[in-house]
Amino acid sequence: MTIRLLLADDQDLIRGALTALLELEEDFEVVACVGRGDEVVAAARAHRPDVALLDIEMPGLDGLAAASALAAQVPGCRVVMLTTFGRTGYLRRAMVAGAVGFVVKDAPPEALVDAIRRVMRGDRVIDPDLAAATLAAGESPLTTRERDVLNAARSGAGVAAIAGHLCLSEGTVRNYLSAAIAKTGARNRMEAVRLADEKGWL
Amino acid sequence: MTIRLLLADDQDLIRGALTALLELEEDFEVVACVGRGDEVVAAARAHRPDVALLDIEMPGLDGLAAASALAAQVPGCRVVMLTTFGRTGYLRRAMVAGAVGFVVKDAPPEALVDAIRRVMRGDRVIDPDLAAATLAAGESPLTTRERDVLNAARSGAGVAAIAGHLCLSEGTVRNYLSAAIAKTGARNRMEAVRLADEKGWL
DNA sequence: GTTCGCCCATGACAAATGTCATGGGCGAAC
DNA sequence: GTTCGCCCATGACATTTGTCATGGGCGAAC
Repeated sequence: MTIRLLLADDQDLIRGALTALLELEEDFEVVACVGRGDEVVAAARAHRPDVALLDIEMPGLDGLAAASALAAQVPGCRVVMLTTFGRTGYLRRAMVAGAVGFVVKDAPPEALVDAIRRVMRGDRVIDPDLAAATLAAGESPLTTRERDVLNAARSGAGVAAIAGHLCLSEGTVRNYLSAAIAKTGARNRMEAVRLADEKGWL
Repeated sequence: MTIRLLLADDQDLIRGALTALLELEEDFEVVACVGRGDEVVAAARAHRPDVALLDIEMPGLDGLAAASALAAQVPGCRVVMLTTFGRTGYLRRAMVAGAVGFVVKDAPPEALVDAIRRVMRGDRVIDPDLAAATLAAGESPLTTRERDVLNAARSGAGVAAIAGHLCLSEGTVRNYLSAAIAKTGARNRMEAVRLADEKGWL
């Protein structure tokens, strides 16, 4: 009984390479390959994979959003997130989105193969180091607006630009930024963006 | 006559997957696989590859520095850079370091295979889009010190911290930052860091 | 129905940041 | 041997940023 796989990653070369790697296994078959998050559901409907391997950073639709859509609309398909760096926030959101596995690209190839077999048996598969780091990082203490403001500040925009973008008063923006700086333990707006990003709070 | 390949990438899974992909070709053989830049030269000496595929972001030693070392110490080995995103500055520095090929991970798998065959024939292989963008971006207008200051500012450090780190006066740091902001066309320190980074000027 | 947290706003203040003018030392190019 | 660009520094200035106190509206929880 072959295991049918769907592969979603924005980098063409990586897609091809992973396909080659996975098809070395006798009982694996890559039945679909997409490069955008918003193509995932359609491909899953068409090819009925047993397991979907989703990268997180993708154009069109976030890999996490794609996971949610998949879990809701194609329930027979198990979702494994396959991402470059283990941001602690990603793992939490992946679990919320309905993923049953989480593999980082740092892991050895056997770990991916093993993870696929394990989720087929109904297990959950999570990198133990990352799980520990996620618990240590805790949930985001930022409110919705604080997150919005930090996100808007990422590009380096000034208070006026952020206020315009979010339709807020400039003073309000400064208040939210101040709160975000305090909560991240940063001493700058810039450091706050960096720290919040590293913890996956954005 | 088989083509002997060396593969250097920090992500274990990607290394394995690329190996699987490349060995689908009858005449390709991956003779060495390393995960750190500072292991490249030793591996090349030991296994005498015809072509080395180097990622740029690697621990231990930069892929570009590894390319320089390789070109100097193992002259029979052609270097192809294989990197995630096409920063314009990377291409220029790769050429200076002695690379003869530059492939982005966005490219389709055939492009990599093709590139390897072409460099074996003595050709140079460069992504045409990236080459155009590199010419458009031009050389870095930043002086050494301006680059230093921008690099120190990346983490979000304040003027005082940067000054301490570089053993400069605070006023001097502000002057360099001001110059860097002007040259990047930014309106912030933060935007200046972002823009300079995107253009590969750091 | 009160309390609490989030939302939004204003005003005032200290500190950091960005700009400009100015000037000296030093090495490379002409 | 002058000129030019980079290096470093200082001081003054306007602007931006970060902090704090204060207050009103609103929904959820108790």
